[in-house]
Amino acid sequence: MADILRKTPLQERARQTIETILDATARILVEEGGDRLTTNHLARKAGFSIGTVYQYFPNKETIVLALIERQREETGRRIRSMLDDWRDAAPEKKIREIVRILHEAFAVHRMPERRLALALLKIAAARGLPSPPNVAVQAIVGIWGEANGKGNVPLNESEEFVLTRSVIEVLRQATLQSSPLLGTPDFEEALLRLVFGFLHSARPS
Amino acid sequence: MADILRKTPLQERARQTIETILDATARILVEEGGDRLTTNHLARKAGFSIGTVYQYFPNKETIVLALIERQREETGRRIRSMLDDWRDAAPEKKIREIVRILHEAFAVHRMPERRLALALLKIAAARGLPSPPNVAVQAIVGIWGEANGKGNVPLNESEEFVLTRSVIEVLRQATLQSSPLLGTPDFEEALLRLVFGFLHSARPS
Amino acid sequence: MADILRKTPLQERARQTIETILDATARILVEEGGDRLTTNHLARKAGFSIGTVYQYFPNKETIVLALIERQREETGRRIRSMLDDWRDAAPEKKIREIVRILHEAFAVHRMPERRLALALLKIAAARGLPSPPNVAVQAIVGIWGEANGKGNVPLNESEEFVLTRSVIEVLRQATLQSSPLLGTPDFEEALLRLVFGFLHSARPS
Amino acid sequence: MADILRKTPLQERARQTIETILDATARILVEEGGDRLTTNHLARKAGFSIGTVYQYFPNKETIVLALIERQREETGRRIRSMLDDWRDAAPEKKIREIVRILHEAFAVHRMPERRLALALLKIAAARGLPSPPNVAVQAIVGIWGEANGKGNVPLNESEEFVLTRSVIEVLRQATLQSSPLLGTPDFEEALLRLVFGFLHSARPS
DNA sequence: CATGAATGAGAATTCATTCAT
DNA sequence: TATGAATGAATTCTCATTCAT
Repeated sequence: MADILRKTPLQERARQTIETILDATARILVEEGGDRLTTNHLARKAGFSIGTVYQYFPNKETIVLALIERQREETGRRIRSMLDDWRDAAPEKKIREIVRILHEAFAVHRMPERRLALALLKIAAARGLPSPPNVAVQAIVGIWGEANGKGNVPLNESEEFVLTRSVIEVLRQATLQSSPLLGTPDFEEALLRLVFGFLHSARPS
Repeated sequence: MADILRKTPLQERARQTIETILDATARILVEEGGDRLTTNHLARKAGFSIGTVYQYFPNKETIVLALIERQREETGRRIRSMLDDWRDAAPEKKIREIVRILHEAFAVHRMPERRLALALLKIAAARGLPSPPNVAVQAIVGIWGEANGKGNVPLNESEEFVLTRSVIEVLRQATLQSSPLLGTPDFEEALLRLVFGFLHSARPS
Repeated sequence: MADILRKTPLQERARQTIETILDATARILVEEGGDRLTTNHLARKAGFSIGTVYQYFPNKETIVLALIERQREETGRRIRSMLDDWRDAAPEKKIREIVRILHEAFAVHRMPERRLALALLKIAAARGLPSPPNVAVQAIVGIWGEANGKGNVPLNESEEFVLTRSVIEVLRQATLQSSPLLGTPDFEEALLRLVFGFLHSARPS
Repeated sequence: MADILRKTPLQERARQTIETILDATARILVEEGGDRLTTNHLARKAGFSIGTVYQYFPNKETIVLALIERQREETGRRIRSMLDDWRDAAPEKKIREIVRILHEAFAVHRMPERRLALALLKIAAARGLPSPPNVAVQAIVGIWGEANGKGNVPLNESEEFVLTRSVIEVLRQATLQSSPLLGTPDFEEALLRLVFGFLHSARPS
C-alpha cells in the first residue's frame, strides 16, 4: 500500500489521518452512492480540509484504490481466521464449511458491509481490475490439491478460474439482484452441488 | 427499446437517425474509450447536432443503455439462430454445443467487436445492471428438463439460478479481465466440466 | 389582436386553431407553471405540430401576449355584464357592489382561473407591461365622476392611479400570499373603507 | 442571508468575494439588462472564475435573491434612520412624513439606482415574491395605534393588511411602470389622501 | 397548409486540483 | 503541515426557431 501513498506515514497521526479519509470514503460510498463521491465532499466528511487530503493522496483515483486494497486485506484476514477454526477437519468437510461461510457472508443482512463490497466491486469492474481471486474460494482449490489419495488430479489454470469465479460471481449476482433465494438452504445446496459436481467429475474427454 | 426513447420515431428518417447515433456511440467506445464519450462529441461523430440527439434520448445514460440493449438483442438473435441448427441433436450433444457457442460468442477476437463488448460490459458492471438471463444457458435447463428417463431430477429454482448464472458470469469475468484463457480448449473443457459436473451430480445430502 | 397575428384568420378553422393554441398555453401555465411553457410542449398539448404554431404566431412572446389580451378582454366582458345588472342603483350602492364583485372574483376558489390570472400578471410584470387599469375599479372612478351634486370634485390623474391600483394590488397581494383574510367579511369591509375613505375625504391641503 | 449561502464565509476574503459578486450582478442588471445576466458573464464581470461563484451560491436564482435581500436590507436601514429623525413629532405630522419618505424612496431619479430597483422589482414580480411588510408603512399602523384619545379605534388584521399593502403596492406599481406621476406633488397628495382617508373614515356599517 | 426532424448557440453547473496564507 | 479560497476546462442539456418534405 505504501507505493500508493505520497509519503510513507512516519507518524502515527498521519496513519490515523489516512484511515479517517478512507473511512469517510467508504461511508459516502455506502450511504450516498458513488456519484456523490467527490474529493471536496469526502474531505468535509472526514473532517479535514481538501488540502490535507491531497497531502496524502496524489489524486482521487488513488484514494479509491487504497480503499479497495484495505477492504481486500481485511476480508482476507477475516476469512483466513474463520478457516483456521476448521484447520483439522476432513477436506470435504472443510470445503463444505467454506461454502457455508461464503454464503453467509453474502446473505448477511448487515447492509453497510454488503453495500460497500458491492460498490467497490463495481468500481473495480469499471476500472477493469480483476476482482481478486477470492481467498475463500482459492482455499477450496488448495484443499482439493492437498487432499492426496483417491487419484485427485490437480486443477489446471482454466479449471481454477472457472471454479473460483463461478462461485463468487453467482453470489455477487444474487446479491446484486437481491434475490430471495440468497440465504436459503436450497441455495447453499445448489452452491455445494456446483463445487462438488465440478471437483468430483472427471475432466470431460 | 421504445420505452427508453423520448419519442417514438414516426418517420423512417428518424429511425435511421437513432441507429446512426448508436453507431457513433459504439465507435467512440471502441476507438477512443469511455472517457471520451461526451454527448457533444457523440453528436458530432454521428453527424448530427446535439439537439437531435436529445430529440430522441432524454439523457446520456439512456443512449448507452439503448446501445447495450441493441447489442444484447443482437447477440440473442445470433445465438438463437445457432441453437436452431442443432435442434435435432441428442441432449448431451446439444448442451455441449451450446457451451461451445457461448464460449465462442464471448471469445471474440476481431478487435472492434471485442472492444465494444468489453466497454459495454464495464459500463453494465459499473451501473450494476444484471446480466440478463441468457437464452443459451436457459436452453440448457430446458434440454435437461425434457431429457426424461435416466432418472433426471428436474432442477429447482436455486439450482437453475446457480447453474445459469455461473456459466455466463464466468464468461463475463473472463472477458472483463481479458483473460488469455478465454478461447482456449482448456477453458471450454472447464466450462463443460462445470455444467456436466453440476447436472450429473446428485443433490448433496 | 389582429396586428399580433401573422395573418388575419380568414377561415373559421384558422380561428379555431388559434383558440386551441391559446387554450393549451393557458392550461400549461395553470397546470405546470411558466417554466414548462415551451413552444414544443405547447404545440403537443394543443395537438398541433410545432410548425403549425409558427404558421399563426411569429414567435413565443406573441403567443403569450395574445393570451394576455384574450384574457383581459374576457374578464372585461364578464365584469361589464355584472355591472350591467346594477345599472340603476344609487352610486354608493353601485360602488359597494363593485368591490363585492372584485373581492369575490379574487377570493373565488376556482383554482384554474386564479392561477391563470396570477401567472399572466407575473408575466406582464416581468415584461414591464402595465397591469391594465382594471375595468371594475375604473368603473368606480366613472361612477364617482358622474355622481353629480354633493360637490364631488373629480379625481385627478394621480388620484385615479392611486385609487385604482391600490384596490387591485391589495387583492393581488392577498391572492399571491394565499392570505386567509381573503374572502372574509372583514376584508371586504376594509376594502370598502379604503375606497370610500379615499373618495369622501377631501384632498389634503 | 446566511441561509441562502452555500457555506458561511470563514475568512474576510470570502466575505469580500460575495460582495463583489453581488455588485457585479447589480451592475449587469443595470447596464445590460436581465437577459444578459448569465452566471459565466457575471463571474467574469466580478473578476472571479465561475467556480468561485458556485463556491458561495448554490445556483443563479440564489444570487439574485441575495441581491434582492441585500437591497431590501439597505432600504430598510435607510428608512429606519430617516424615521428616527422624526421620532418626536405629532402623530399626523409623523405619518405625513413617513409617506413623504416612502414616496421619495421609490421616486429615485438617479439612473443606476433607479434601473436596479426596477430590475429587481421585475424579478421579484416574476418570481411571485411577496413584497415584505415594509417597515415604514408598518410604522404608520403603530403610530395610529398609539395615538390614543380622539376615539381612535385600533385597526383589525384586515384593515392593517389593506392599508399597509395598498400604499407600497401602489408605489411598486408606479415604479414598475415608470409612471411619470411618481415623484410629483400630486402623487404624494394622492397617497396621503389614501392613508388619511382610510384612517379617518369610520369602519363602514 | 401541415408536419416534425433538425438545428446549435448558449445556459447552468460540477469537481479535481492548485497554491498563497 | 494544514487550510480553504480559487480555478476553469469540460459537460450536460434546453428550447426557440427553421425548412425540406
